[in-house]
Amino acid sequence: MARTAGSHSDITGPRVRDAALRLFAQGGYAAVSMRAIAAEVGVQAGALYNYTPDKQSLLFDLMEGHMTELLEAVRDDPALPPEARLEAFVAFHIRFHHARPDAVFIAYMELRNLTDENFARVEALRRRYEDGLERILREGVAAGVFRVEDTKIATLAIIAMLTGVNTWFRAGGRLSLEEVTAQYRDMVRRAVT
Amino acid sequence: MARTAGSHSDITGPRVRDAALRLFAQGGYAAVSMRAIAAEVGVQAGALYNYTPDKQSLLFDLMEGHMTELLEAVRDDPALPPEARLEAFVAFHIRFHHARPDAVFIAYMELRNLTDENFARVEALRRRYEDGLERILREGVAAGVFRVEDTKIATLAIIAMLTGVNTWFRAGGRLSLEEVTAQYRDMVRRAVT
DNA sequence: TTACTTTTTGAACGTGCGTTCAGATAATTG
DNA sequence: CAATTATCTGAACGCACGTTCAAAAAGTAA
Repeated sequence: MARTAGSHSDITGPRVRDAALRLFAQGGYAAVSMRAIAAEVGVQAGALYNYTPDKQSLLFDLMEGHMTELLEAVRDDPALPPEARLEAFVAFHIRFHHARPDAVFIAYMELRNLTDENFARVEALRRRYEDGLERILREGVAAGVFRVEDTKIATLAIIAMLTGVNTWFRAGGRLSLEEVTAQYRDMVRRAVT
Repeated sequence: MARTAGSHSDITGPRVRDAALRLFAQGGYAAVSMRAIAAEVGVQAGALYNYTPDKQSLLFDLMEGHMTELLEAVRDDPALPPEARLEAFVAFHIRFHHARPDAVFIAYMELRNLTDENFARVEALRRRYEDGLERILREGVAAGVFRVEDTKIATLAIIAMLTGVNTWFRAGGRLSLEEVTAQYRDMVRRAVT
């Protein structure tokens, strides 16, 4: 079923989102026109409206999709010692974000182009992700292995630090992603110990 | 001399930059029109062109001005021990950036809206600022008081972490800026020791 | 007050925007 | 094949954009 007559939407739909992701990351939401996205897909602008009700939804769907993927991919085993959980978080964050630079860039830069309601929804997802790290820190403090005055601040500090990797790291440079990850792991571990 | 006949430019000029700074930070360069800036100043759009050759220069001047102020304000006394120099850097960075959130926001978010040439000039200024921190780290490593595998990475990690404060800190909240600064100081010190 | 300069207005320019929609096209079904 | 449905085109809508410029206004100097 599904797959009804004349249907190309299972091909064009993802291509529209891919093009929007790439172009939004490259030029910014406000500076990218629907016609530019359509040209990237190889279609006229009107055809985009088979796949999104409007430009705003296109942006929101990309951001919500990214945050949802992030939340689904992150793992945390409360049975492990807090140090191991923290190290796993650091490695996961760097690896996951490095694999999708465009989505990460959009998720951080285009928040202000969301409507109030859409912004609130994306922010809620982001907070859930932050809470995962804060839980690790809190339980590490409770277990006496971390020394952190304020776990919320430490959470935000660590995430800002890790996300910063995306702004400068390029594969094939002086260091491999594994080496970079190892160094961030050390810095984070020491910062909270 | 100077102050010639019919001159209001010493009043309107700064107001144009102020309005542009505020509006660019609020809505993004691409989404803010010259007419919107003019309205904020209380003038017609055409009058703006007495104060800037075009919109791009307005953005560039704001960013270059911010980076120049930053480089002029930062202090580092090589005679002090590296720990003290690092702590001074942390405190300076947080205080300076907290005092001008709009300029900081623009300097990080609107880089892609600069022409290639203007981008290169702003980037050069940013690198000079980063080099100041890296010098402290390098000399601390040489003196045996810091343990950092790669000073360039540590520099970028620390700056990302510190700049992140601007995204969430609001005066009048749970913590004062001094308390926040103290905690970042501790985390940074431990991360490199 | 007159002569002069700086600053501002207000209209105009060509261009591109997001979105809509009737009609054309292409894919599937039977 | 014909009938049906999904998809796309191409033109149009009203509106806003950055920038220019002649003419008007406002400020200063003598």
